[in-house]
Amino acid sequence: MAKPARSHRSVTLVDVARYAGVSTAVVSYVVNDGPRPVAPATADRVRNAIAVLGYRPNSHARALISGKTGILGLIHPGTANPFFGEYNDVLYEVATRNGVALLNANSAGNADTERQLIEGLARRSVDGILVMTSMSQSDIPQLLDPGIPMLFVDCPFPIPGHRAIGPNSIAGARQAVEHLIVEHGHRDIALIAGAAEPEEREQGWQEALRAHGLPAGQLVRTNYGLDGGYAAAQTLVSGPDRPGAIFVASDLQAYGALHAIHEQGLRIPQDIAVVSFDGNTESAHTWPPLTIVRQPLVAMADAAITDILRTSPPQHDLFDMELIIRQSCGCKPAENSS
Amino acid sequence: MAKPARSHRSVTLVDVARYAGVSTAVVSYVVNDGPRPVAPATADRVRNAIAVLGYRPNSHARALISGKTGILGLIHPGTANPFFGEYNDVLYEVATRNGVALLNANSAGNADTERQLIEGLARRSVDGILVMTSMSQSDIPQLLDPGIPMLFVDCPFPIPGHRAIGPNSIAGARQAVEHLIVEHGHRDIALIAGAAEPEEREQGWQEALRAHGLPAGQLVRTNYGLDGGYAAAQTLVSGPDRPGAIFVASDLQAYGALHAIHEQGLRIPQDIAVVSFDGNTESAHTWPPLTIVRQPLVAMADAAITDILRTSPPQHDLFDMELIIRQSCGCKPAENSS
DNA sequence: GTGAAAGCGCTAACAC
DNA sequence: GTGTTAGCGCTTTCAC
Repeated sequence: MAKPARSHRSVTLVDVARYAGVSTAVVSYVVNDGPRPVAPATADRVRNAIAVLGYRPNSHARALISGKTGILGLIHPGTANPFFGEYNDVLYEVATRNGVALLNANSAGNADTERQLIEGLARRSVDGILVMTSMSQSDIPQLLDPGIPMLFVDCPFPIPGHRAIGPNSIAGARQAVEHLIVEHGHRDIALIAGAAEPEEREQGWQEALRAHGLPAGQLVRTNYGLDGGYAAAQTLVSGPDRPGAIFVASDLQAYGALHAIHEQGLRIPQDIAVVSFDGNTESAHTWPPLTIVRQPLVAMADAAITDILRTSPPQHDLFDMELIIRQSCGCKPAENSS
Repeated sequence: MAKPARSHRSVTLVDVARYAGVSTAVVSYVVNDGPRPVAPATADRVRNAIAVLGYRPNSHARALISGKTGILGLIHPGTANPFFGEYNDVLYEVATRNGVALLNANSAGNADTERQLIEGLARRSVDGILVMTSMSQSDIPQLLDPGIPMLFVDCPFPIPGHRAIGPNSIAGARQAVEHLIVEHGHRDIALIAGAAEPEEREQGWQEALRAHGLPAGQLVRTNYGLDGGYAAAQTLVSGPDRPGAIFVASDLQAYGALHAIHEQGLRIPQDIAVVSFDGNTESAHTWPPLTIVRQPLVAMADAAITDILRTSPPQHDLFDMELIIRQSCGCKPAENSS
């Protein structure tokens, strides 16, 4: 009986082979359960040797041969934003189910950083890169090919040469605004929008208003964060003509907006109704609980992982969103839903 | 001029050497800027060859030799929880500054999963593992050594053989509760606690009450999530003797608690004050803004990354928390702070 | 069913 | 200053 591994590090295939009295090939066959058969007795000897020596295959040597890592790079704008935090969890779950791990990178929502991160991940030889992109259309030309599969997640526009997926934001936004119009009779619906250009949520909002013959509503463009929503709502609420309802472009902004509205002593939804976009878990527990249009995270994550692993052809696909009715729109608590 | 790389994949050192008319050693010296000097003219030829061929070093071959990946595994209970989402971002930032990448794994707060994840990460030959542990003391014995450095983050107790760090929760909790007692004169302060045993936040709360000669307060033990806080607050608020203040063991629970309290038509902080523990960014934008004790994320992340990279000796270190006064405790808005 | 040996792409002695 | 070459730990073809 040998001591279980030389202090630390490096029990290799050779060690196991020697200990078990077989060749390295046989050990490999046992470890990988193939590609050639091994006699049961021999296999047992090998397995025993592995256990005794505490052998663990070196994944780099393996990767060097196979050319695959089983690691996907994931670029996101920061998991402090609960939307991306949740998305990250869902992607992790799907990735794990598909046998791959995720190497995280944080672009902080900056397109330049995102570009550098793509380069950096390529240098680490990941099998592919998932990008929750912060680019706008004008950034696309500067994108250089990392030489490995790359797929854009949460992407509102097609990206030439790459697969891209995202929520159908225009339809989702429109659905949200129409709920306010049709079910609650609002006619002056403002929009707190993100800074992105072009903004699909803005377009959906406009479409809904137009389709119902309503005049253009007030629009405040701000950042996608809590503070952005807070400031925007303050402007809207303390302005000359306070809107009867606000459609907010992200949950985070909506949280800020709720804060601002409460602070003014206004009641939600009686004095002002709110509906937002994204659908974090937390949105069910704000006061009042937010009515939202939800992004189909699981379906999108599934598509993202599956498609990047099989290197699907370039194409842009949109996934339908779902209206979740809670109370901030004016509906009754009875209709509660997660 | 050759075509820039054979379609895809595999431009190797050998290709570059051949193209530049030098040996592979020289190419390596140029790429790594050492360890031997290279004549400027030669170096230029090499760099040109690299550019023309679109050569990218294979990180696995490198890792195979050096035995280092530049990748650290990170196990967390899910970034959907904004606290861990924020922590994840901070760790990423510090890791990047130290030249390492982070491979994410989600334990979902389950100690068994956590154990498997440790094994899985070790198999992927990461340089070390950071664990935002969900273990309780009783789980420690079952922990097996992955053979690579492992450091426990957000860990309330020492772990034999490993470095562990965490916030000084007892002192932090005590500070929060004492604020309620000393500044706002509360005498019946309830606790919404997490399910963990032993609970330092609970201990801090008890210590504060005792130190000021107050009777034991009501305690509701629940999960660390939004729904846990929501349900617990409902119990507390609709019970026979409603407490004058509640200390909540996590921000997430606090969000749920605020929801429940508002729903009962109670005013915060007039009817019931709330102070919570963790200190997410979002806590500044709830209604009313939460007074919290904040975990020193940056300092802890710094210690975690630095220590695991230099394989610091086993030891358990606690970091002081900071009381951030906002309005849910009863203080005036003037005192606002992020 | 098992073993010998040729690499995978790279680094770093060691010669010259 | 540059070239040769021996591996890093593993997989797999090809003999036996």
